[in-house]
Amino acid sequence: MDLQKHHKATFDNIAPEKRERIISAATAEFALKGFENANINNIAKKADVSVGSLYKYFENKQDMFLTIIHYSIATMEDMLNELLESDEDILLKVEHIIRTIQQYSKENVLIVKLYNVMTSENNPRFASQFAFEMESMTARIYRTAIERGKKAGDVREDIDSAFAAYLLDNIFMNLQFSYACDYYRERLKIYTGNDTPEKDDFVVEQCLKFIKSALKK
Amino acid sequence: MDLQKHHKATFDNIAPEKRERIISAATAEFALKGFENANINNIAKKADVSVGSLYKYFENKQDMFLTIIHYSIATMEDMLNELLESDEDILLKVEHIIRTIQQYSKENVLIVKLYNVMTSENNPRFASQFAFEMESMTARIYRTAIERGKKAGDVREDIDSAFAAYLLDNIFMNLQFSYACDYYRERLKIYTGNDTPEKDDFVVEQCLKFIKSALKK
Amino acid sequence: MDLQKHHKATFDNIAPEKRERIISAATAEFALKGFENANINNIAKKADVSVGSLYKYFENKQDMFLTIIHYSIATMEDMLNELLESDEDILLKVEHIIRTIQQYSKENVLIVKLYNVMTSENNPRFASQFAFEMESMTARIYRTAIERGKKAGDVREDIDSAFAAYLLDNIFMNLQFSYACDYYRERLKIYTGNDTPEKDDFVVEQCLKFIKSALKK
Amino acid sequence: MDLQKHHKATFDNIAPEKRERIISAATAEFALKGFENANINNIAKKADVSVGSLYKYFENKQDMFLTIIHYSIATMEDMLNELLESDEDILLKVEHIIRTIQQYSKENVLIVKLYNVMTSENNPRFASQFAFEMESMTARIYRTAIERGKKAGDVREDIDSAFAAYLLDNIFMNLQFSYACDYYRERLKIYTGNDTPEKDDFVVEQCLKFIKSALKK
DNA sequence: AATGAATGAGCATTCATTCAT
DNA sequence: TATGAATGAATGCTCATTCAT
Repeated sequence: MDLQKHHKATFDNIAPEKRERIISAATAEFALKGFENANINNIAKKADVSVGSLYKYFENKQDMFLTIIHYSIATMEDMLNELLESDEDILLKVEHIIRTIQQYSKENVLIVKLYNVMTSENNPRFASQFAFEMESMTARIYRTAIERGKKAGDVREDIDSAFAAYLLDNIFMNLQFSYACDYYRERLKIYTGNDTPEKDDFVVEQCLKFIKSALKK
Repeated sequence: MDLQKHHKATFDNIAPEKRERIISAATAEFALKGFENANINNIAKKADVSVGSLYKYFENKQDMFLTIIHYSIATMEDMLNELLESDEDILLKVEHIIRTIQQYSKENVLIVKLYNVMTSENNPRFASQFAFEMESMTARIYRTAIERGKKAGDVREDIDSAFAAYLLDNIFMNLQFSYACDYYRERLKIYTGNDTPEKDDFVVEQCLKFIKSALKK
Repeated sequence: MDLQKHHKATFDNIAPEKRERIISAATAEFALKGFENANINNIAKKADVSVGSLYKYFENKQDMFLTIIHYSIATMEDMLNELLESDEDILLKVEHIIRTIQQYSKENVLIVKLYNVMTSENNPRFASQFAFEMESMTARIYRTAIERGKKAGDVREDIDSAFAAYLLDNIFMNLQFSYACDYYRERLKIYTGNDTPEKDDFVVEQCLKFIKSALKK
Repeated sequence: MDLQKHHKATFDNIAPEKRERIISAATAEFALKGFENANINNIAKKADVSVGSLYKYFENKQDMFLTIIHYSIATMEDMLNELLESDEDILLKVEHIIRTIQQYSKENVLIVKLYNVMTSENNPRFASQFAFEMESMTARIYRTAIERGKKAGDVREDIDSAFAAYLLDNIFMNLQFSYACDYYRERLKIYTGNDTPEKDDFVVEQCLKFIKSALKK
């Protein structure tokens, strides 16, 4: 699980506050404009750092992007870690997950947008690395929870745990995008009405009914 | 449901074979590089048409993109129309949908990629238009099927039809991307193993189990 | 005084009404945008003629421009012919000229603008031809009038008739531009106040005082 | 009289020698080809500067043009300043002006051409700004001189000072163009003979006779 | 003779990356 | 280590001109 760094050693040595400024400026730029359209000079300006410095920290634009993605994934992992550790029953855990997604997506719009941008980068290299960094954790969380549910007798045994985890994540991932990304938000509204993004409890309730029934014995 | 054209009248008048060449070259370019990075001169070259001609057919790059999206959506709608009309039982319909997605995604990789690219365009205007063109049809198909299922007594009545349709589409949409887009394919493999993309029947079976159970009385 | 044609014979053979449409559309385009920025396809559209036809009538853009200039000069000559023939005393003639300029410039803004555009074309070939077509007539009119004035004892003899004619035309030419061209109009206002372009009698009176005194014995 | 800058601060900070190269290359390009037809890449090449740099100094082509005009006007103002300050009698001043025009026009052909180009830009915005920058100074100089002449008893009082200044400038402006611009030079020759542009003293003498008589009591 | 679709060279502008200070 | 001016290849779009019908 040791992932390679995409930045030069220098980036680790600068003042944390400066590093933070760079990460934050770059996250915004990449999230709002996508990889190709992001502008390095712009990032430098927003972060109040010289372009020259950025190129001291990162080999090139791509490495900068990778680094930023990496940081984003790390913050999402922080969010997930708590879920991982909690010892709840599967259905409680699902509710917990959905509510966490709702809160996190609203508070970290840029990071979710960035994640969304990343999912449509057309680059097999990027893709497998991103996917690995991003999904292996959630895959493990969901599968573990399902397997525990099976042992506890809460989840049917005739379903493939890994595949069920995948299906759950399909739902969760789109839900997350529905709170932070233009297209997905519109889509949610088209399906279920303009006010749905604000009706958190309704969303939780409906998801729970669906998933509970899908998994239960 | 009559959607505005984004191309000039001239584009309707050229030889169908030429139109096809342009659509195909542009679809590939936009699907593989995204809107910003797509290169008009490249498209012209690939389509064996002059740039000047392209600008006789389309006001500008954006209109070209919109037209291409429009065509993509139209072919997806053709695929969906048959599903719409079939009078199957909801569960048969779900199987039908999944198998159609599998086949279509493999045969029309570029169109699915383009759809994926479109979902992460960070442009509220585009977003709502795309979403409307793309999703209103599937939303209707799924909701209608669910409502019929309720009447037929096959589907539980305690679930919101529109929201259930949304959840189904979350699953289907990601499934579709999993067959055509780098990130999503990697993700499927991480969740369920490297050979899953080839195991069509397994995918159908697992999805069916999950969804059937989620919806049934 | 026989000036070469700049158009093909075909242009002489088309319906006069069509020819008129072309001249009028091209005059507007060249006058408003200058030679380089004028758009042939635009002219064709405005004149309701095909581009192909235009190229049947004119070898190229430059010849079209020359033809249009030629027509403009011809209409200005019509205006001047009457002045030429009148047998007035020099000072009456000057007043006559100024009033004619005022009226003509307001009624034929585009032609005057075109004349102005022409005077700053940086092309020695054009220049000498234009200048010859345009100025030889006025030069003759003014010089003749001055010489007659000398004979009649109204005009001092210690001044070079040709040079005096040139100085008069400096005044008249700028006056003409002041009624039709942006820069010159602003300039007139800066010198003499914002309402001067509307005070025709004032302009006539002041010009007359100046010129009368400049020429008189 | 403080006029806004049209360039970025960076342009003020570069080496004067480099700035000079850019101004000179751009002046030539705009003077010889007009605004629309001037080529930025060409200017960069001639000035031995990268295009990128030019765009660091100027927002866009138009601002570059405005800056160049501004510089041109500034050099013309330098020429005029000396006239402004001299305390000569009006008729001496007129001679002084004409001789200055003759010398300046021959030494600064490009700047005069540029001024000429500027006078036929068909853009009301440009026009009023240019006119203001360019003419308000000469207007003041001429009018002041005329008014002083009136007080000194050298100039008739029955003529409007501002309008007389305008008429003088009509003569001077065309005279200036006659030394530097194709059309105007041809015109001068047509009126007064091919050798006139070289006969400086003759021109001075004739202008003086005309103007002196026009203004005198 | 008339049409107007097609051509493709040409130009304004952007931006990742370098390097002298 | 940090800076930010400089670079120049790359790209969207225009338009004079041609030519098949």
